[in-house]
Amino acid sequence: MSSPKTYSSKDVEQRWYQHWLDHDYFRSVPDDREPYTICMPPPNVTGVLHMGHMLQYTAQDALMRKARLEGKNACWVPGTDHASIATEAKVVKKLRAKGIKKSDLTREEFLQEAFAWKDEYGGIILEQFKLLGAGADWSRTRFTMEPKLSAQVLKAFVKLYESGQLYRGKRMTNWDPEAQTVLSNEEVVYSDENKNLYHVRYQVEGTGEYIVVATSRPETIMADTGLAVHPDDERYTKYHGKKVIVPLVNRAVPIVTDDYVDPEFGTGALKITPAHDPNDYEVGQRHGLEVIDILNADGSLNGLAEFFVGEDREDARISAVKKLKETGDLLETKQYRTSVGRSERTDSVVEPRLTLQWFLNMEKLAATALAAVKEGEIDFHPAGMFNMYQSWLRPENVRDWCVSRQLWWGQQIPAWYHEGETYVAETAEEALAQAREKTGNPALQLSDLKQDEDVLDTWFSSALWPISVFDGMLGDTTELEYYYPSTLMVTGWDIMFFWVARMIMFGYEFSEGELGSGFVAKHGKMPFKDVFFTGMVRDEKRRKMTKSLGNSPDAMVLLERYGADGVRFGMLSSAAAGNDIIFDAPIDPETKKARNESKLCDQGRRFCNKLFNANRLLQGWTQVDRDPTEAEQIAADWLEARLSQTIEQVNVAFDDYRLSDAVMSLYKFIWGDFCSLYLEIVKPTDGEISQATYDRTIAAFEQMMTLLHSFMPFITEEIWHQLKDRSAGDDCVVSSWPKAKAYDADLLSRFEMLQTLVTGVREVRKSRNLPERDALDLYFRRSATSEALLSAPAFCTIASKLAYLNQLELAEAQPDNSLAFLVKTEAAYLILDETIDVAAEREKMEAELKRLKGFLIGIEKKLGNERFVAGAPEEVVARERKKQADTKEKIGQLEMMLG
RNA sequence: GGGCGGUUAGCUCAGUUGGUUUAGAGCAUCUCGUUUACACCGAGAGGGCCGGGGGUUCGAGUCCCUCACUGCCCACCA
Repeated sequence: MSSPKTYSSKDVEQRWYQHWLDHDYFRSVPDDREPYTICMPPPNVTGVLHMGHMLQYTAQDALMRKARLEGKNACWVPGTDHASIATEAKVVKKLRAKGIKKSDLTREEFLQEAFAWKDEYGGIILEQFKLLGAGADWSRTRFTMEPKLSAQVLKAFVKLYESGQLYRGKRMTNWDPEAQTVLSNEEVVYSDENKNLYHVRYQVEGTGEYIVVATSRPETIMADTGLAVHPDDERYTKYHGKKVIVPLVNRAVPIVTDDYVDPEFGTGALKITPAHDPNDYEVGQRHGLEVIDILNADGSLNGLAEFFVGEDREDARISAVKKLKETGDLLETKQYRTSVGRSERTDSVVEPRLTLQWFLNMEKLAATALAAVKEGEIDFHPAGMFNMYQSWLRPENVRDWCVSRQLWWGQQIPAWYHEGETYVAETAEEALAQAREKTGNPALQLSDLKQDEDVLDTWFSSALWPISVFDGMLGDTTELEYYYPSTLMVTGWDIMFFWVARMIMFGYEFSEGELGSGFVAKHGKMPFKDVFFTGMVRDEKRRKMTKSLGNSPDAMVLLERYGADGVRFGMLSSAAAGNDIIFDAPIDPETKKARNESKLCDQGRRFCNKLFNANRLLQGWTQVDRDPTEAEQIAADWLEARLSQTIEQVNVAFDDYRLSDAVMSLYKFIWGDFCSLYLEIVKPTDGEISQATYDRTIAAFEQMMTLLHSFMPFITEEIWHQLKDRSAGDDCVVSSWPKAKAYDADLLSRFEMLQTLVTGVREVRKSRNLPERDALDLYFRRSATSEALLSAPAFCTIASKLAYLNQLELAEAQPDNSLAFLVKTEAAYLILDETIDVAAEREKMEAELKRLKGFLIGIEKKLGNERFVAGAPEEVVARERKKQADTKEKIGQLEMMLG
């Protein structure tokens, strides 16, 4: 055989991927077949392939490929997300490197730069998905900010406004001073950090007494407009109604009493800074306190602060501490641990800030979305994820969604302002028309209106994705009627609230039709029927793999090293639905970075090699025109039975999204049963095999390729074509998912007996250091079972071949010079030349006998119990009876052996 | 503070309405093997009072209570 002994994935992968593209196999157009649709979670245009992607997109690809093999119209819609903050930050950084500030550019100029950036880098990740084998319909590739999608986003905005669910208001919001935009609550990540707690004294006006306040933010003292104590706190009762003098600024502010104050914390006295703390804002509102905002958008102090003007809040804190020390007002500094909110994108400490924003009322949307899953219109996998979903969406927890962002990269909010009036419309012209009508002034011009400067939160457009990728809001709903609702959404549970919940909200909201221009959902209003939550990919220390930790291996290097099939196997073999996967790339103790290695992926690569060599073996055989032997026939019968059994297991696993179970069933069947057992049985010594057996082998192997194709598309396609000459279009990717046939369970159990026998003989050889290939004689004690077993000559042939036996016969009693052992319930005797340590053998058998007797007592106790026999299901009782009989049989055999 | 999970072999995990030969897999470990598909392989072995305690039941890894440890979500944190 001249072909190489090892499989090389490189050219194979490239070649077949191109072949699939050339034949448009991933293309989907509506027809009369059942659709199987997944809207690909659009990766950020700033994204590069990481482990999380590999898990999620491999899972999707496996499901898509299976659906295609099952004859469904498989449609996987790809695309990218404009990722407003992330992308804008990248572009700003790039400009800065060129010495350009964002503020130097007009909005149009900036967007031009941003689109240029997107055109250059935005497609990289989709190309990487192709290397992974992802079979999406690339002709459908969409981008959340392309004109048609933006148009739909604006339409959605207008509809939500018209239905009264969108409103604009001044609220305490989360401000990212680095990106200089507001964030939604979900975009703020809290973690515990060490901070200082400063005790600062405030003089009670007109007295020499002081009230000491505990604060972590001394730099906001200049914005203090009150001091609060608990109404029942007797320490402070005498000060009720008085005022204190704020240090540094020497402003007199009222002492107020409020239940919010916890007398136990700090000194029990709280300085109130309504502009810079959400709770203080509430307290301030309740007591009519002034709001003094001393911060600029970038987090530096403004003129209202009087002190430290122009300093960043962090620097100002240091300055304030220094100054307060000088004045003697800082009494104490304590360390404590508290949670600090940071921007998910920029990691900058979030500043509470009173700003004017657009909010989406969640009341109705959340209730609908909650009911959809609760009532089973949408199924979560794993089902337990519903708990998390519910806790977020229940009315007492859900809060209105701030949808405006102070950015340029995104859909500009379609609201125009004129003389205190707001006009929301899809286009400026419509807004103008509204304004003319409202004001009764037909001379009003576009230039008289001012459009809102802000853009929409990225997730607002993402929420529309399952509808907008089919242009569902644009009038022609042909595609939508066919593909909507999509079959499945596959994504990580970490964006359940960001995205999944909101897609569900929008899905129901815009398919209701009651607003006039919503589309009519033919097959259900939900955006998808199932959600398959994948877990997080974590490192060996269970930390989430992140760029900053450097604990993630390089996905591209893994693909290079193990091949896409190997990596896919590695990702999926540990991916039960919803469970986090612990990826086994070792962390280098020196560098603390992940090595680009993985035993799981290597297992996948070795599996490829096994398949490659199994195929090589088959290719080396010469087919001859002779009748198959009985042994070949029985082996092939068994193989086909095991194949059917495996198909059943794989189908069940797929239905439950237990992809790891599916892939492992195939792995064990192909490696353990097909390669290690079946091929060894039928493998000819002279290289010649009967045509019939060959055909059956190839047919079975071919089905294995189809089954495995969803997980390992490249090597299976390669082998598919090596198995036989194929006409054009006869490709594994579009073959038929095999059907399980009824199989003979008895045959399977006879083979189990065979395997036990073979293993038993090998074990005897091992334990006595006998060469594996010296032929031995084996006898079975005559019994009904053993007689039946040996009556099939093929059985003897196979057993002899695998265990290297001279002969396999029945015996009435233990022959001389033989070693006795049990094969399931049967006594077997192996003739050995050497002398046998009778005492040691007896000891072993007696131990086993004792174990079996104990076991039997348990069974008989159960069977002797009337309540068991009466109460347990019939089959359970029958099983116990069989167990009893088998155990008795074994005990009988052992006792006979022991004499 | 409110809620949800987890705890099964050295590691990562299965164990589906309680009953499938007194617990399974993959990996790792140990022993042996230069067998012409594959040493990226083959053969064999060892390894678990199913976190502790209590209860329900004829029967519990599986249900209930309790304790311990652990992970996560939400809220709050002067």
